[in-house]
Amino acid sequence: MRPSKRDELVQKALQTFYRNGFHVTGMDMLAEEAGISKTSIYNHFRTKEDLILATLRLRDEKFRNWLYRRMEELAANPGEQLIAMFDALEEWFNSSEFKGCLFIKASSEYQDPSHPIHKQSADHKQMLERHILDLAKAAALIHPEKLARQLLLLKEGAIVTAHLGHTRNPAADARQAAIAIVSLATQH
Amino acid sequence: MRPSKRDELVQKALQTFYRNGFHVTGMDMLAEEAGISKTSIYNHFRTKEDLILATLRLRDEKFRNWLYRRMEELAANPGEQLIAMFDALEEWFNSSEFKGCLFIKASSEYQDPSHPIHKQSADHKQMLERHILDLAKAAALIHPEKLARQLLLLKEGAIVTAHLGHTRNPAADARQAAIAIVSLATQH
DNA sequence: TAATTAATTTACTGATCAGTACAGTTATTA
DNA sequence: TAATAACTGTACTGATCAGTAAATTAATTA
Repeated sequence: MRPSKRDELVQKALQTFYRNGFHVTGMDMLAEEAGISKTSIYNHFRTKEDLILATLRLRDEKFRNWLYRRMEELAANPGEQLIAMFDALEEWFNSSEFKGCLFIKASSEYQDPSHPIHKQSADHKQMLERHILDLAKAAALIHPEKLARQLLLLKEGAIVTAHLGHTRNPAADARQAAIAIVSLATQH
Repeated sequence: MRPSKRDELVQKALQTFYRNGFHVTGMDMLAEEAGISKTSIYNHFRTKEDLILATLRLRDEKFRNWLYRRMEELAANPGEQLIAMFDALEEWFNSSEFKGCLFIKASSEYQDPSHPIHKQSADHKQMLERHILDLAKAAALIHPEKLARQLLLLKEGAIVTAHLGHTRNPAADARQAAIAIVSLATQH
C-alpha cells in the first residue's frame, strides 16, 4: 500500500466532491477519475463516509495552511493580519477554482449535528476561530472572544455571498466592516 | 386538479427537502410522505427540478413574509428594524425546526451558477438585500448600499454559524456588530 | 343514466447507488 | 526459485434513482 496512491485518491476525491457535491458523486465516478478500481478504494477506505472524512481532513489542512500563511505575508502585525484575512479571501473568491466552502456544503448535505461529517466541519470552523482569537489577543484588542466570533461571521457571510454571486465584491464589504469593529475594539 | 392537493404536496416537499436535502430525497419518498402516488406528482410537476423550484418559491414567500413582519413588530422605525432583524434571526435559530438556510443548501447542492435552482436561490438573497436597502435609505443612513450588503453578510454568517453549531449565540454577536456599523453610518 | 374527462394507481423502464465475492496479478521476502 | 502477501479488475448484489405506460377509479357533463 504505497501512501502516494492513497493520497492521490484523496486529492482527486477532494476535487470532485468540491466541484460536484457529495451525494451526487458516486464511488464509480471517483474510481474512474482517480484511475483506480472501486475495490482498491474500498481497500483504502471502509466506506464512502470514511473517504469523505479523509478529504475533509486534507481540505482543512490545506485551507488553514494557505490562509494563515497568506495573512502573514500580507500583514506584519496581528491586528493587521485580522484585516488581511479578507484580502486573502478576496484572492480566493477571484480564483477560478472557487466554489464556496467545502465544510458549509458538507454540513448542508449531512445536516444531523451528530453526524461525523457535520461534526468534523464544525471542528474546522472552531480551529479557525481559535487562530483568529489568538491574533485578537496578540493585538491586545478588547473582548477578543467576541471580536473573533464577529470576524468569522463576516468571513462565513462573505464566502456564502461570493458563492451565491449576487454581490460584486463581498470580501471588500466584509473587510470594511471588519475595520470598523476592530477599531472599536482598539484601546485608546 | 384541486389546488389544495398540489399545495399540500409542495408544503410537504418543502419540509422534506429542508430536513433531509435535495439529492437525498427521492420522488418515491415524497410521494409516500405527501400521501399521493408518484404519477400524481408528475401530473403536477414535469420534473423533480420543477418541484424543487416550486418549494423554493414557497419558502421565499414564507420566509420573507415572516422576517419582514417580525422586524416590524419588534421595532418602530427603519433604523431599529435593521437591528431587529438579528433578534428575529435569534428566534429562528432557537426554534426547533431550524436547519439552516434552504437557499444556501440549494446552492450547495446545485453549484453551477447558471442552474435554475442556484439562480433562484441568488434571487432570494437579492430580494432580501433590496428590502434592507430600502430600510437603510428610509433611516437616512450614509452609504446605504454598502451598509445593506454588510448587514446581509452578518446575517448569512450568523445563519451558517448557527447551523454548524460551534458558537453559542451567533445572532447576538451579529447584532452587536450590526449596531457598530449602523452607528458609524449615522449622520451626526 | 350514459358518455366523457380528469385524476390516480400499479407496475414497470434502464440507470446508478454503495458495497462485495472472487479470481488474477504484481511485488516482496525466504 | 518458491511462498507469501498486497493489490487490482471483473462482475456481481439488492436497493434506489428519475421518469413513464397502461389500466383503473372518480368526477363532471349531457
